[in-house]
Amino acid sequence: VTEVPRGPTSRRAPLTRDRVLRAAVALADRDGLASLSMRRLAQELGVEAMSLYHHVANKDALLAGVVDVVVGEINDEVARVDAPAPEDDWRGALRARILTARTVLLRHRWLPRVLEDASSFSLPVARYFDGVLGTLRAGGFSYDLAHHAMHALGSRALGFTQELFEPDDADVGEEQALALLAAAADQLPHLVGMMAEITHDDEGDGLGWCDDQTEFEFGLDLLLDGLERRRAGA
Amino acid sequence: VTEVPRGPTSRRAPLTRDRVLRAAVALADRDGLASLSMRRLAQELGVEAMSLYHHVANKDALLAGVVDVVVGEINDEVARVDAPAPEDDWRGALRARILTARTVLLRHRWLPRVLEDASSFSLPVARYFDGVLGTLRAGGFSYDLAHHAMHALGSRALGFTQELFEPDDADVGEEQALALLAAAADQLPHLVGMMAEITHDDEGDGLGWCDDQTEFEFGLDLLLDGLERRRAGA
DNA sequence: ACCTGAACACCGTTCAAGT
DNA sequence: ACCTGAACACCGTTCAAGT
Repeated sequence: VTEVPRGPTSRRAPLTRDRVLRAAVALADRDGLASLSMRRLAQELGVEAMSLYHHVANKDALLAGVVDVVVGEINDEVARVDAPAPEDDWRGALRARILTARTVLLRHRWLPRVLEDASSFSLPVARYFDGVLGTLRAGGFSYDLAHHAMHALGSRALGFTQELFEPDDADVGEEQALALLAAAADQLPHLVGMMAEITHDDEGDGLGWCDDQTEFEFGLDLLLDGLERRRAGA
Repeated sequence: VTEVPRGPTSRRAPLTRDRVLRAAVALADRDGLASLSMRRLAQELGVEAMSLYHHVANKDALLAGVVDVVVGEINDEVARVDAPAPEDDWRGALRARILTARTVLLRHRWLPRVLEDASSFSLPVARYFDGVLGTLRAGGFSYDLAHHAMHALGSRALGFTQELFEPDDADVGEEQALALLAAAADQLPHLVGMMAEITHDDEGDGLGWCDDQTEFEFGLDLLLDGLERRRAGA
């Protein structure tokens, strides 16, 4: 048998944990979380599914690794951003941290789902929260109040909120919601009233008038204001 | 061939949508959400998997139905509870609603996960939120502020928060967290400091000292206080 | 050491067939 | 009308085998 010269395709870069995780992030970004299966990921890397198990213990470990990659991205970005010194303005400092985290999460909208599942208290995640805690401490919080604050912020500390009604296709969801309101208007007087006022006000014709970023910041500021009041001992 | 007399097992109640949904809730309560597959559910009902499709369009529809069952439970309970009149005390009224919803959710801890996925804006869910909105309106909120308020509350309006670090086995998670803190203490000064103070204070030896209910109410009150301030036009 | 192929025990769902 | 059985196209993962 003669040796077949290996083409550039067969001389592929060796698989590494890092290459696996980055490919996983890219695949989820492109095709959604549902497409992130061991088999699809392997295919993406031009490899057999079982090869992945040499670099990642199992699918849970893959997801945990993926979380670390993205939270690492957040940590890098947070370190780079210039924010008020927390000693002078803890609120501004924390707000900047959180809104920075949010910009990264908006590039990986599937991450919240993954974060909830995987037992994801890893070093990168811990480092992010250590930074939040440090900001609060510099702003004069006791450990006890800072602890409550972290719970109160919850996922908001990482830049996202539980989106309760977010169907895959926003337009379809909106249509369904409007149909429901119309069909059961008598049972939903306040929702109907709200919709009536809002569609009248600004010609928005549905739920599309909710600006995620505005609502996120409204809720965040509500919490930060309340925390400052508690800190100041009101 | 002789007719075999049908035992009580074979004379089972006919399958109905309601029976399917209630069995699904019971199965998830007992064995967890991961066990809620069409095949397992059918087995639980003594029926073939395909029979379910006569009462439920597909798995998504099953999950949507399950949400409706539980939110229906919430609506019933909310209607029964006696709370302050919202005209007198909107905060007390809303607080009572939300903490009631929470008691139901604590009986079905898997529900939050389901709620996020399924395009779950159904009539029972709309009725719940209509009640929240009505409470705010009675308390003097404009539709605009009430709308912001509902976004700010998010899933908290239904009685739960995004639990970021909730591994299947809490003890294992705690152990891992402590191991991580020990291993990377130099990179996590604030978390380590907080743990040191807290374990010293009350002999709790880990993260078990977080009382979910207390933290939930702390965050809720923070938001309600902030909303009242905005309403009063501060 | 790293990768593979076949196999196992699961999924949701379609379809044609039974009563 | 309601239920079934076989089949399809997927999963994650184990294991023994290849290089």
